[in-house]
Amino acid sequence: MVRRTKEEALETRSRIMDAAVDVFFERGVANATLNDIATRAEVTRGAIYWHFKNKLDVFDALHDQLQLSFADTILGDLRNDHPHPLLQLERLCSDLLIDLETNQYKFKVLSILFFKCDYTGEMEHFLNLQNARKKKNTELFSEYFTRAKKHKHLSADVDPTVLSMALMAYITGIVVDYLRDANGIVMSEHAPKFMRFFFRNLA
Amino acid sequence: MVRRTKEEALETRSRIMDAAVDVFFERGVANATLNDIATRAEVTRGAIYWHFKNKLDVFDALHDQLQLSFADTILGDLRNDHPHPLLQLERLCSDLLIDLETNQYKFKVLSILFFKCDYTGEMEHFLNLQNARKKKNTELFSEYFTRAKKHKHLSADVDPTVLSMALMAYITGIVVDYLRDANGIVMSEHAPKFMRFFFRNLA
DNA sequence: TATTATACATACGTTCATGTATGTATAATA
DNA sequence: TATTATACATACATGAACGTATGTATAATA
Repeated sequence: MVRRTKEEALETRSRIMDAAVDVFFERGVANATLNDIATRAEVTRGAIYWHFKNKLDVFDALHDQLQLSFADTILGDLRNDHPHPLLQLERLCSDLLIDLETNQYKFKVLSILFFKCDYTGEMEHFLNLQNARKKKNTELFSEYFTRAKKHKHLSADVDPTVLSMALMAYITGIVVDYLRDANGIVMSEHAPKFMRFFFRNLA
Repeated sequence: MVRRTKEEALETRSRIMDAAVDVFFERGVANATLNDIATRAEVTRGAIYWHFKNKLDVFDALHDQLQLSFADTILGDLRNDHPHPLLQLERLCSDLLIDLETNQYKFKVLSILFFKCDYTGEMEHFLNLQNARKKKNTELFSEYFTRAKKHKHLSADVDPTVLSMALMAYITGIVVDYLRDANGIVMSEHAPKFMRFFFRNLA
């Protein structure tokens, strides 16, 4: 029994979170035991209860992390004032999808969110968070279309809001279908096709 | 303690399944207790263990029921040899989406499948079933596009398979987004718009 | 350097759902 | 009509996960 330094404690915390991703992915959030996570992280349950209130608190930390990362990507992209916003958005969406193929971490966390947890009881709260994020991200999408209108790349009678909602749903569906059967398609091949198909006739 | 007739037994069975839908929806599949379901169905756990092997077996029954209902709707629609297959498919998809607004049962069961259960362990099996169904349904969609090509309503260079996958993803996304926040949109208004948007430029 | 708070590990009691075993009244069947 | 299988209800035992309480060695701090 050694007392750790603050640095070591932070490392322990992130080891627990990493372990949680693996355990949640394999056993599901509801079925995952704190002992499972502790074992995987090579600590005891005591360590988890020190860093987190309970299992939900661990999940909350993971949830936060991912949600922020997504919005940041879009915001970062928006700062780039591209001459052709539609192509820019098409590229962004395509890249986001393809990222799932290489980024094993995002793949796992998104799999957890969509297929490895049930949003009931105290978990229901996270659906609200996801909805709020979705609304914000949809508004960010909308910005691309508004810019496109200024460039006369998009006819004026198109409602950017509805269009953004449609695009968001489209991406959600592609992600869900991909997560459910990752061997079904090769994302790096299909994502550009899917996106091309959506943006083709917006001009 | 009375012995029931065969009819009464079947009614008990379906009462258990109906109760399971409510309990799964409220508590989640993993968290739902057989006692919860029994209480809701006004029987004891004994009754459930008589009709089903365990909780998974109850879920399996619900899963089957929904999956079949979906494919049947499409197959039934395909039997109608519509002169304009694209419009026919557009209408079908729109109707399927709008149905979620009125059909409380489908809404609940789909909510369970997407947001109230985790597909790990023995539940993972159901993802394979869903994938298989999705493939079949995608092939059915493909049939509409093939017919459209014969009618010269669809340019020959479009790949019906990829197009079907895109449509399937689109619908999946719309459903998921709707289930997550049913108050976010009015499906009877938005579904036709979403679908119009997809089919607009296929001609 | 003495003290205190930290970063865990260990131990304990409680709850709770599960599966099974058993009981039982009565449809069904012959 | 006697028998048997059915359609459950009831009772029991087991185990597992949780939260908490407590122990403890050592960074951190003054």
